[in-house]
Amino acid sequence: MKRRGSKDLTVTMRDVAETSGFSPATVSIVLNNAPLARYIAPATKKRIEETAKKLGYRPNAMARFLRSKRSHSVGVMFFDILDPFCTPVLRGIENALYQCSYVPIFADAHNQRNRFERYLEMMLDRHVEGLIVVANWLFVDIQLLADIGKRNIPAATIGWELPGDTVSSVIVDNEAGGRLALEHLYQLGHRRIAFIRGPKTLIDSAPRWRGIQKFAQSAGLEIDSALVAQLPDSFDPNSGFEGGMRFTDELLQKKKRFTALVAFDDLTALGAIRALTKAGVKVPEQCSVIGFDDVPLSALSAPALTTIRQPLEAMGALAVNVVMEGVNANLEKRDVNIARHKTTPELVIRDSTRAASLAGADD
Amino acid sequence: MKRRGSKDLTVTMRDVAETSGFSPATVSIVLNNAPLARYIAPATKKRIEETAKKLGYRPNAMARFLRSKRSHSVGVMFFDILDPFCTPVLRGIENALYQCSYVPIFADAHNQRNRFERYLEMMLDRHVEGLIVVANWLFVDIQLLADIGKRNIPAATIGWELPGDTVSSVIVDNEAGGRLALEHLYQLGHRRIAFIRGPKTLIDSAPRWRGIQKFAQSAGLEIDSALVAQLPDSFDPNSGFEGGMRFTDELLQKKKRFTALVAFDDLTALGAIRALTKAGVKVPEQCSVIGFDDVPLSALSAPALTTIRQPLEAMGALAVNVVMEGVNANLEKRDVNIARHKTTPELVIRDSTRAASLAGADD
DNA sequence: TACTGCCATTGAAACGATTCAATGAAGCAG
DNA sequence: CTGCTTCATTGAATCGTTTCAATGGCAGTA
Repeated sequence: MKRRGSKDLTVTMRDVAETSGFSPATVSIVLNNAPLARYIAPATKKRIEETAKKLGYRPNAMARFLRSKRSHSVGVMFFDILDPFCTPVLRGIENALYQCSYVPIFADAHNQRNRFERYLEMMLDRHVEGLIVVANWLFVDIQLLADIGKRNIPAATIGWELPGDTVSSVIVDNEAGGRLALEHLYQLGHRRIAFIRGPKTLIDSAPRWRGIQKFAQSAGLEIDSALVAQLPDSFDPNSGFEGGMRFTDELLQKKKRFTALVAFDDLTALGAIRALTKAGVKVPEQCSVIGFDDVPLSALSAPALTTIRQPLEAMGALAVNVVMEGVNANLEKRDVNIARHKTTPELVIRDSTRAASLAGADD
Repeated sequence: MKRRGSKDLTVTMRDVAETSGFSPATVSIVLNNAPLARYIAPATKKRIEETAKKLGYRPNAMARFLRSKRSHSVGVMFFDILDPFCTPVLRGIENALYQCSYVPIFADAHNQRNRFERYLEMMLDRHVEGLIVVANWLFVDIQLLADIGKRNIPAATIGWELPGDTVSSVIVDNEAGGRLALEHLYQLGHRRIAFIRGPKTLIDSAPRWRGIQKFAQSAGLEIDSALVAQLPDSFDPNSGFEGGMRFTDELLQKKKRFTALVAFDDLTALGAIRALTKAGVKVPEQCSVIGFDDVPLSALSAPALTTIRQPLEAMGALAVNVVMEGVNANLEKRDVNIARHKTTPELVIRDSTRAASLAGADD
């Protein structure tokens, strides 16, 4: 009364069961290689597998998910896909998930709280097994995530740390990075150095600055506060470009002298370079500029940007590992332990920095 | 024997039914505002809705999908997320899908055939209701998509057209774009113009070149074949940068004279600019360069790139509309009609082009 | 022979919704 | 009072799996 409904092309497990002569239970056990499969006769296995292949059977994911309560998907939330920081991270995430045959559900919160919440709900509704949040340029409150962690959904943030012990995190060692940046310029002989700090609300800003300060102190370098600016808070991750340009302009107009500039991130650095170039200051001949992040376009800019690299792709992959570890943990009813990874930044020397010219190097 | 199992925090529809005093059927009808809801007494509706809210009921997406055979998700396939072309398109797609409360399932094929196929399978298994393929920098055979279309899953490609009538497409009018590019340089007074054509296998290459040729012909401009190069096929969408750099180098080394250059895309243009700058040729003072696409980084490069813009975000949104139209169509058992959209490119003038200097303008 | 344990397989109950035919009540015409 | 609509609600089947307790056969042991 139901079978063979003309051209209903979906092959169900029952079809496989019937044509192979076994019961759906057996078919399920064989095809999933479930624990009970130990007992199944090899001949049976073979027959079932063959008919499954012959009929072109593909399990219905939804039925499977419903029953097994596993969706084989992981939510991936970010706050602006146009942020060049995001793409390599996403690449890393995607790639790692692909290895585990998990599907990512991407959600771009546009740095809007309601969007963030709505997407969060959607993911919960879909029973994502884990959640990864790329939270680099973040101006919304993501405390909500703590609840997620409590709900026993393993979660990891990239570029942000949440207080509490429910959410793992992967961040770069910003302090070391800041230190590295300044150290590089210092070793090139620069002494009068300008700084553009990150927006106050960004979590990265403080530690990077701390690293800078610590190095300055240890090297006996004095930071001239007249050469220090701070980007304003802004939802737009590319706003650093404008900011970098503006502050550099101001410095130049105030006739401040400096032979090098440390920018909060690559976009800020590019903005600074644009301003310098426009004002006739050659980079790197007359002024060195160093960025932070090593977003892909840094290699393409003119001049190619010297910068502090975050291992973005690796960080994405790492977050996936952390989350998958969590997934497996509470699958096996083990305790999930929260991880806090801090990756090591790396100096990438390109064409925007150069030894301080004799002319420029006063002090 | 089952209810109230200590702290099983998931509220099911049955819970709502029981505490509100109605049957699951009624609850379902009310909460979904199904056709039958016309008959339900307002008081009942109210009571059900209230208890649902009070209990914090959230429908289990998987159960719903299983029964209704609608997954409320759309597959989004692309071939390299690191391609700057992709991100604005993805933004457009994401945004449009969000409006419809559909969830995107992102898949990055890395320009690999097996990955493409595997992801395709995953999406089919998950019963995506539609499929969008961002196929700009494409070196794999995607004929498989035709099958998808036949399976009654509405699909749309962006930046590529498939023969046959099963898959919709959204592409820019490349010919008009090519024409626009050359026209701009011509109007600026350039006559000796170099060209870097796109890789032979890319679908965009030919029409852009055709547009260029047609304009040249109509304007009586002669294209010097010694000034024309063609990028090699390459899986890397950023390879245009290298290519642009190399070909420009060669031209310079051969002492070819030209006052302007039309690049296949923005990355190629940036590569060309890099080579020119390195050789001491100032852009735009001594040589104008124009790109194609207007990827985000074009505005940030130094000098900011004049280019032919594709309305990338809008194209993404358009593809979503096309697909959703298809989804609705075969939901209402209407016929799905395939759409072929061609969007209009637009000249964006920035700082990399300038009127031909008297010195440079010979001919 | 009866008991035990192991093997190979299966019946049937979930999972949590949707959907449609069926039911009962009420209102109204004849 | 019967018959016919319309209204309001529901029972029960169904979607396609997974899973677990149960079954029956067979071999080995006491």
